[in-house]
Amino acid sequence: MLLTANKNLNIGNMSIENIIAEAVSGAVTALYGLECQPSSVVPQPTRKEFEGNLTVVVFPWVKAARKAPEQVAREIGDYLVANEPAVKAYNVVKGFLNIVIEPTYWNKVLERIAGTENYGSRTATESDPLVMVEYSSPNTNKPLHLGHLRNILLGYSLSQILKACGNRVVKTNIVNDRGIHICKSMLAWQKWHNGETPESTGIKGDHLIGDCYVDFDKHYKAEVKELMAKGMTQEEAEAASPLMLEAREMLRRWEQKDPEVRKLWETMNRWVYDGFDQTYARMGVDFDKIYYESDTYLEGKEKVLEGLENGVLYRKDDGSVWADLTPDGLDHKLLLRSDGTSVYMTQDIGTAKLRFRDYPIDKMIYVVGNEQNYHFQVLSLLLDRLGFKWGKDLVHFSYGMVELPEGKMKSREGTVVDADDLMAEMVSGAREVAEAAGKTDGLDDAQKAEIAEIVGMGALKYFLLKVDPRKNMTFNPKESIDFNGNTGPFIQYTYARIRSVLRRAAEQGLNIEDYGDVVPNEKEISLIQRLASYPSVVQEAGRSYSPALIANYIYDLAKEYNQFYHDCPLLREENVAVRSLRLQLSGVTAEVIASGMALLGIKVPERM
RNA sequence: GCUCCGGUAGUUCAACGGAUAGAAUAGAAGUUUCCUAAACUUUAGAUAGGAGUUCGAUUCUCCUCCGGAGUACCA
Repeated sequence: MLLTANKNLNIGNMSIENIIAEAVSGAVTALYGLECQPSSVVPQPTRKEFEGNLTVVVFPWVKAARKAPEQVAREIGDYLVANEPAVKAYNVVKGFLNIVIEPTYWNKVLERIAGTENYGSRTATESDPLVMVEYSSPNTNKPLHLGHLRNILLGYSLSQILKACGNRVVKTNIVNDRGIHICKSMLAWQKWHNGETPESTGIKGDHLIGDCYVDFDKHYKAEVKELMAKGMTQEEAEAASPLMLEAREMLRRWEQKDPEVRKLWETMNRWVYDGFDQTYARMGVDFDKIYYESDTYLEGKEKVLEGLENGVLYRKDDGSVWADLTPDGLDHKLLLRSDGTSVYMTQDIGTAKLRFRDYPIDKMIYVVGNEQNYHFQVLSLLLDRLGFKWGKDLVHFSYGMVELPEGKMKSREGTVVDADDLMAEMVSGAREVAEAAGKTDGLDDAQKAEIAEIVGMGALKYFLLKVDPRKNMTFNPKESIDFNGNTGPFIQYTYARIRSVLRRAAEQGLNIEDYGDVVPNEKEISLIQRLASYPSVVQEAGRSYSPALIANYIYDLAKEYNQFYHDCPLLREENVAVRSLRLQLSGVTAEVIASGMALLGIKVPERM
């Protein structure tokens, strides 16, 4: 089974939630003779405006008990106080039973968390599922943009989360390195950029190729316009454009493995990959295995022909090969053109074949935009028919588009937000803010640069990951991404501040002594309670494929800690036990922040 | 046309069917002889519209309206 749960933090063998769930279920059975599974009782954190730590909704039992909700709640509350040592008191508001946990219980919870290595995650063993996550999937004719950033960050973060949930994860990338688009760039390079290299121009390789592509489009458009002025329709003009004909010819030569074309292709692709590698490195992401469509597109054809022999697919009179998906409520789908060449779908089948050959995949996750929902619905059915055991339940991690205030980004209108530019802006912005606030005084240039890099990239990543991945989101290039409020830097700052206090505590020789008998205050309890829920948040994020859950959780944690920090002295606290509790609480909070941020692929600075 | 996704404060985002719908930002007003003010506190402001299921609906069902995407022998 994928994503086995390792539930909340245990006390003895049980989390406080489970203790309460067991006790409530026992109460319901004892009081009303009802069968009640502990798993059906889900205590939730009590809302701030009420007294208590955990709340149980009693409405489900009201009918069978034949009593008013308030009375049912009181009866269960009395039972808990009498029979469950962890329960100190309770209060009832309508059908809500608010339970107060014995305060010193929380100290044990904190101790347990502090003593848990890699708190919140589980290391995979050989018997755990092998999950392959595909993300990034760039074309080689243009540099990465904001949409890719969301894709890449989601894919990387998802991989981290799945690992933390105890899966073996293989991160993969499929590079679309062949086809007419790359020929266009190659042609434009020959015509208008001949001799230029990333070294000679100082332009990053992927950007240089992108410039070529833009030039092709510019000249091509001009040609079409000219031909239309001579009386052709747009369609005719597009077909007759000498540039387009040349590009098609180049593609033919590429497919025939013409040495000259292949050499140029390899050279230019190398430039692009060097450029992409720089971008990936700055983002802090990586891949375990990269596939290239130039290697996989022929494999797909073979697999399709195999399907034809098995009678899973059919051939039309003109020679084209199709799948009849009408039994599944979809349409007919083309898999090989009448000239025998592959389409997009065929390439994905070929890639799947190679991957399956390379790895014993239990689950395949494709991180691809929601505009391709239909494609993946079809792919799943086809892979299943063609005999891939994981085809039926492949996961299309379908994320929403990043839009500008005016709508979609359009390369033709030059509104595409370039990934490298944006990262550079974020980092320099972070540096300006730090210098303006006098935060960088006394640091050398390398330190300043390192902190700016961590903070600027943190702001960008958090901005893109805090939103529910399924939803479209808006990015306004005119307003730079914030460093205040619900942001990455806010969380990073909280971490840096804790680390700073802990450094001072160490300097002053303040150690953590026994704090078992301290009665924690409200803020401390609520922080411990939140820390205790971290593992279940990680599990839920893995189950529902949502880095946003982690982001929201860490934000709430940081906010809660900042309130605590504001109200409760640490170093100045005279009572050794109380101070120890607070130092421990701070240390654990810092660890959980760092751990959660790592799941998002975000670094945390020791000072900022 | 058909299919899918979305519509929550001015704006950007939250809310396993649970309490008085939370944050942030922008606005107004405060906190620094004190462990980092990228912080903290106070304040004002929203579920597109209509039916239904339910003790209880932003959440589930149906209808209407408004956005977005897909429906290629493009990728």
